[in-house]
Amino acid sequence: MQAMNIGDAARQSGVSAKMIRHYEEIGLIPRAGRTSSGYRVYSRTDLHVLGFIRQARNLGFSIDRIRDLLGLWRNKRRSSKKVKELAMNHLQELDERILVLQQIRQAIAHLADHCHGDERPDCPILDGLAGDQEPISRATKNALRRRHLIAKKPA
Amino acid sequence: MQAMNIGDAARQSGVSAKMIRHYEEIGLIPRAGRTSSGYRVYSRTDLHVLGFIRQARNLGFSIDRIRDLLGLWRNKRRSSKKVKELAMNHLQELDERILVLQQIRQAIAHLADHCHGDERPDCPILDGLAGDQEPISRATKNALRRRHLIAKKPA
DNA sequence: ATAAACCTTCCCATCGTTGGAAGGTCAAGC
DNA sequence: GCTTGACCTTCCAACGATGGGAAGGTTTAT
Repeated sequence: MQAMNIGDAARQSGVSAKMIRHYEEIGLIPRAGRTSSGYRVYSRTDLHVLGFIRQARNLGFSIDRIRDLLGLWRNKRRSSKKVKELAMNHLQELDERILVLQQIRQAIAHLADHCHGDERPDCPILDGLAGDQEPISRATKNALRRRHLIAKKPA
Repeated sequence: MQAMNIGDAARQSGVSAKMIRHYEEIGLIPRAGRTSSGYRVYSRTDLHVLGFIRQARNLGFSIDRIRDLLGLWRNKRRSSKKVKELAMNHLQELDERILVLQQIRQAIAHLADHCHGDERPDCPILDGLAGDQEPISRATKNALRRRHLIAKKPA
């Protein structure tokens, strides 16, 4: 069971064979070993990486971010300080995501429990779910910019 | 401040003007009102919807799922039973996402705290993060299928 | 040897998203 | 009035991620 073809790797990791080849091509995963006839060969370890990629993609992480996260593991043997620093950045973003997800969960639970049809004319749960965008409102900035009081944000 | 152009709506919601038009075109949001000269007009309420869409997209929800979620709010006045049923389905998926996200968070925190370089030859945190795929292993099924003992899964 | 189920590479289609062109509108300053 | 700059419109092209399918080679069981 240690060595398997791309099809088995796909089935066990939940990543399609197409995408495994694609990830190899764009360098997200290293080039797989090959049999004498050119078949790609995968190990149990590869499955973990692929499974991680699948879950991260499902959660909406970009390929680049996943590349970065995988790098944290690969580079763990050198420059532990930098790894820790990078990991901390990611932690912050992860916490934010979890928070938003919990807010949405909360809103939907509330919807299911307390807004059962035909009751109120309106039940504005979306309020507070839009996620504020700016510390200093963009609307304000824009109004100022329109009056030529501040410069346009550089590209 | 109640009525604004697409640019202001974009800045305040965090959704690009391009995408707002696109979402309108595919029917994710209703056709916006227009000024006499054809400019789209948005209200404060529209911002909430757009902000929700942005956050959901960031979290990796598909357009169709978002369409469904938005529908929960829009249809709240009729068929409260069905709304509740749908909401429950979504709740389950949300909980799953939160769980996975927390696992990843945990793994990265562990990496930052306990795997500081040059220590062990290996620190396989990816284990357990790959997310098991099947109640009855696909590998098993596949092996059986290869021996013609069970049929291929129908499309 | 044949068949079924693999695998390979290559090209094309889809979807979500962004960029840019060509042109109309609005608001400020002359 | 007219000009200018920042806005808006529609349309078309492109991108990255993903999947479908063709054309052909390999492996395995019978």
